[in-house]
Amino acid sequence: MRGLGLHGALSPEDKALLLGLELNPKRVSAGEVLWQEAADVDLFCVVKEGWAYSYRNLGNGSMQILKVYLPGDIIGMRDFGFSRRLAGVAMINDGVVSPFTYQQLFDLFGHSPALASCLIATTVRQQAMLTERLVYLGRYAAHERLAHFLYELYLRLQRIGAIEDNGFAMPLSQEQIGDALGLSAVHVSRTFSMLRDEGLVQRDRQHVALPDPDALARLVEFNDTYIDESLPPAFQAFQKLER
Amino acid sequence: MRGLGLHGALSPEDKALLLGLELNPKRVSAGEVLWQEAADVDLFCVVKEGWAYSYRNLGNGSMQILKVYLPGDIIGMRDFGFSRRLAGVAMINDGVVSPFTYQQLFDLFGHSPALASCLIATTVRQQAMLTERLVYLGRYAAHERLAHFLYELYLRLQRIGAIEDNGFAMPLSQEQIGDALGLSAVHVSRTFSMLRDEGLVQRDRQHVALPDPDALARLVEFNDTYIDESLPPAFQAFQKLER
DNA sequence: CGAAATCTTGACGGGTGTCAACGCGGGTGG
DNA sequence: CCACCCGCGTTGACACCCGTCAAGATTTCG
Repeated sequence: MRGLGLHGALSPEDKALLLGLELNPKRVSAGEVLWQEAADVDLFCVVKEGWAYSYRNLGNGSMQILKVYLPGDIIGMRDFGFSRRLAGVAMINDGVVSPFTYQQLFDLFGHSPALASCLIATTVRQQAMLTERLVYLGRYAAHERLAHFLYELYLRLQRIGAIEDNGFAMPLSQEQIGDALGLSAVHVSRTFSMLRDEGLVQRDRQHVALPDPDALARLVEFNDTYIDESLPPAFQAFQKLER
Repeated sequence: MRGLGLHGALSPEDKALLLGLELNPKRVSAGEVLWQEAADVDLFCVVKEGWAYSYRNLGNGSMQILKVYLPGDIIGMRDFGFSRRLAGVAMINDGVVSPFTYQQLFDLFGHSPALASCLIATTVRQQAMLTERLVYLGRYAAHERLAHFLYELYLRLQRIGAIEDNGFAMPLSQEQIGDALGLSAVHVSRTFSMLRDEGLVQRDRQHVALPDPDALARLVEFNDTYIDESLPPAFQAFQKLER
């Protein structure tokens, strides 16, 4: 709701439709699988508390984590328009999710083109994060991948108010971080040590701090276009028109 | 039009809206840049002839190609909802594209929720291809990346009738293939030789043939869920309802 | 026909994976 | 409360895939 709501002032009916997506909160525990690869696509989810990740189990025995979901993110749009799930989704820690159905999405499209275009914009933004990851997997070394990953988490967490003293809780294991970055767990450990020695990252068990976020941003040449929340003028004009 | 049209029978008005996107065909030549990174987002395009690719130029001097577009694909949805382009797009060979505007998309959303959801489905499908690439960049070796890349092209070209005798024209240079797969041009050459020696891929200048596509599919454990075109039952029900 | 781009092949080095051993902390059961 | 175990992180040794550089062959294009 926050992510979409910021994308422009919404009409009361639109707000009601959005809130309808969050009516059925459900407790989920760490490690719980929300759905597996190739399962039928029935539900989507809003994450209300906790972290989740989508993943693929590969034929060579390894895993690739596709995306980490934080509170406020929508899970499952990856499978919109498919009959089978393209990826599994599991909780990283305990949390709360609100499932909603295909039907609710269709209702929303039917009643509010403005919301539909916002939802596309949100989906495209998730794709942009995926693209950024792809770039780093293709063309950057381990320390840049990790630095970028941590800095992106930092920005996303900052937006939802989960940063304190430049630090945040990090429930991911180093093996999971490796699965997200295309690295082995061993090398993630080595890379953390390297970043620590350079004074860029402090880590104590499930806590990470970035003493100098700006230095980190410079190291990875962070391009924040893709994480920007504002919509272009054409969008706002369209939404006004709709109302 | 074909990609979307197959996603369910459309009403005449919907067809007219879609055709409206292809009214202004424009010749473009090999190497021509349709737009650069960070340019204003004004237009989207349908590719009618030729191949294109989206790319990012990186601070370390290298390039990452994000996606190769074939005739029938929509270019630019990556930037929908952004003010600035996240990636540049250039033509690989001579071709024809049909640009259309934000306004045309909004009109389409306003008039046809069914089309809007189909367009989301198409966007999600592009994301699925990107995801597949991400998986291969993260967790597979050079020969598997190249084999997967070629086999995916093979399937996409087959759909638009561009395969003859298991072979197709390949306008991409090995350097460009490397930029797509996160490899150096030199290693792409070595990897082609390896696949040729194993009898999986034949290549002669700008022509590639896959003597045994099924063997290639097995090698890369090709999962064709993500490239499947059919929409789930819930979708079709929605579209009937709309009409 | 000449020049630039592209492809091929070899030599070499470095980044990263794998294997292994070890330490640490937290949870579990006695 | 303690012993035990197991998951997780750390560190070292070693191998190998792939990047880089370089030279030459081939093709494409002006």
